[in-house]
Amino acid sequence: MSTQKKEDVTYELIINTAKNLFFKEGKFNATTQEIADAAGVNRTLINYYFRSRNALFDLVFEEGKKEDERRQKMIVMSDLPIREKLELFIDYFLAQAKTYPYREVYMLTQMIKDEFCVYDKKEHIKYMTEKFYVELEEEMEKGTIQKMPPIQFMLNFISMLIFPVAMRPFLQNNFELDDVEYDKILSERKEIILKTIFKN
Amino acid sequence: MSTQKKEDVTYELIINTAKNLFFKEGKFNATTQEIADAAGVNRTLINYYFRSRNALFDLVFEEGKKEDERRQKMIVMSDLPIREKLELFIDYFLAQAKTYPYREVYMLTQMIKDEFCVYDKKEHIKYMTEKFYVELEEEMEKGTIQKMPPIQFMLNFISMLIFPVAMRPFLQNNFELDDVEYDKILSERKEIILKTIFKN
DNA sequence: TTTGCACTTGACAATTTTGTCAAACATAAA
DNA sequence: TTTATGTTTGACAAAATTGTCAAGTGCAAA
Repeated sequence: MSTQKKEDVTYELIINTAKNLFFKEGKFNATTQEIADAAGVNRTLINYYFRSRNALFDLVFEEGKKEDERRQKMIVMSDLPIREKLELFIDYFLAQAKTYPYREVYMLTQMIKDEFCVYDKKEHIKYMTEKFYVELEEEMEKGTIQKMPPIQFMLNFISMLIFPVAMRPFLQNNFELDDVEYDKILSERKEIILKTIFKN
Repeated sequence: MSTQKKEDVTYELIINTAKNLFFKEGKFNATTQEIADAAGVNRTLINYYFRSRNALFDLVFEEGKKEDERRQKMIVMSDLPIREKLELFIDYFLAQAKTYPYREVYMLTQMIKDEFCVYDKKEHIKYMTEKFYVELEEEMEKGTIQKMPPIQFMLNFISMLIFPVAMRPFLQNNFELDDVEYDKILSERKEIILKTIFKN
């Protein structure tokens, strides 16, 4: 529809290239030169569009935060039963992890670097999360999942899902697994997680 | 006993300072100057003792690998029953995490940076791991833990234990928890993990 | 006390990286 | 065609970072 201005195209190109470098290849400390080269543009453009290297990094980080929120929304909004919500979330995450395996670690290292950063979530999300926790507790009452504080349940779930993806190089080394073996293992994670979390 | 040479003292001082910077404070990209300042020595000493910045980084990484092996040994060696082995491991890890919360993430980012690195484990550890997996399968047969490939069980266990510690800033933000709340949650992890992993 | 040796330092040089700026370029409107 | 606006470039300057080196220091053995 709207004719993309050349500006927008280059702007997007740079930011996407940075994202790929960070999330896909794990080059968390790429220099402006490296980013420019990867994008096939002049290095100066990074300063032109983003003011400074740091500003670009922050922008990518902000996009990451938005994606985190989107994901969170997905699990607390929607009227599906708990199990289906979780399944949907797993599928979504694993698909995304195929494209951006280092996304979570990048977000983490940025947070560590910046000493801190507060998300300050929207009120309605907080509300929905509360509601979701209540649903969880109902499920625990029914006996389909172990009784425990909802936050602990969420930690279990998130950990079992993200850790094997985010820490892949670490784990692959520790357990001495080759790429093929590890891919196979990951493909089985969904079933394993569900089996571990739901009582039957 | 043996009178520490001044050399050894300084050498250790530098390497420990680096370790603290990396593992404790998460300064994964500390410059030689920062390390020297933190150690209260002249920057040149880093080149004197370690040849180059990179060599120092590698050395810290190697120590990390050794610690990983030590930990792994702990869980596969020893004649305790499975549950006690795992409990021991949890205690050990959580204690260590108090001092070095960013250890795992540092190891990971180094692995990502260096593109790759193979552990090549000792034969006897491989053997013991096999034995441990058999023990696990026996336990599954008995019905105390869910039936699944042993490696998946280990992934579940390791994930639920390490992820909440290693990704703390990430999770604390996502779930909007303050330090006190999060500490409390971590203190309950051991029981939660055991409850999740063992059928009763 | 003097000599030798290991340890430590400040100063320098080379390199890398970032940010700025003026000029060149393209393109659409007047 | 000219003008105006926004985009891109190469060259330069400043800062940060690493590595080297020659000289200085302290201490133990001769």
